[in-house]
Amino acid sequence: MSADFQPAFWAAKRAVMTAAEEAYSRHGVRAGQQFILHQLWKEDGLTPGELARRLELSVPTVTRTATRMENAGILRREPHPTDARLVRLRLTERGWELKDIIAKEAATLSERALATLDSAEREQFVRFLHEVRVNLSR
Amino acid sequence: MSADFQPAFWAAKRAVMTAAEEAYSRHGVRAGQQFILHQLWKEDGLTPGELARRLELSVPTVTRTATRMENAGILRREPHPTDARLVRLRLTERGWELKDIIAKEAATLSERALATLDSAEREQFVRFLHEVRVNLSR
DNA sequence: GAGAGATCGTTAGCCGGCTAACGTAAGTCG
DNA sequence: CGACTTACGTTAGCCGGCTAACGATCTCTC
Repeated sequence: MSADFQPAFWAAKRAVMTAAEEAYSRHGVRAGQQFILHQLWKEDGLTPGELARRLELSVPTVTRTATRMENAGILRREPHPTDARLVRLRLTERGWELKDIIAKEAATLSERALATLDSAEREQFVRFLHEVRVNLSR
Repeated sequence: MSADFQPAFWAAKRAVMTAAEEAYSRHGVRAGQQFILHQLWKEDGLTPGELARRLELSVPTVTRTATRMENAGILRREPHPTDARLVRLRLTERGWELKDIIAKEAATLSERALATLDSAEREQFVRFLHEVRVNLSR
């Protein structure tokens, strides 16, 4: 029944959020910071605006999260060599150290969340999530 | 692939949240208030603690949301007749008026989110969401 | 070259989730 | 009866999402 969709979704949302927070915060990384980290591990020195585009987040969300990560010693802000409007976010050594640690936590978390789903169901679930996002963005 | 699970989930989360906010806020109801409303429509006069238990939310989340709903004229606080520790949250006339309106918005929103899923897929999707919640709470 | 417009990042402030700490009221037990 | 414990709701403060408004810088056009 689609009447159950919203309660089920919100309950799952809170559960995933809480579990992610618990898994990552042990290492000084908060739940919302993992996606920024993933992008910077792939390409260090991205700007807040570019990160916001890639992650489909608002720019203020990225800048404030970046400030917290800066305070936590995970990254630092550097001026752009040619364009003074831009800010480059560059990982510190600590930021790079976290790569394997967070990847492992993420894998564990996903495995725990999807423990009762077989391979085909997991693929289908991810597809459903993607379709919901696409459906709502139109 | 379960590696895609977390990004897909978070993206869907933001999409649902944004769409819900857009749908409900037109009527002066914010996204997080709908579940409290549903409970009060079923049983008016519940306490914050009882609502928190039924919705699996923390008590402070409920009390603060209730304060906002009180300020918006949706409900009011009343003292409990026999236990002075308790607070009864009772819907105002406006709170009751919203019942049909919000129900319709919720149905429209769910239909839009799940538009590309057939009946069996929707059922499966809700089941997956429920399993994720259960898996993570253990 | 100078001014208008576009782009970028930050700040302020809202909502929704949480934990910790607090005060008050009820219940329990000596 | 009095003290301790328990239960309840609120407040304060954190994180993560958002929009609106701002200042600074670049770009484009005249």
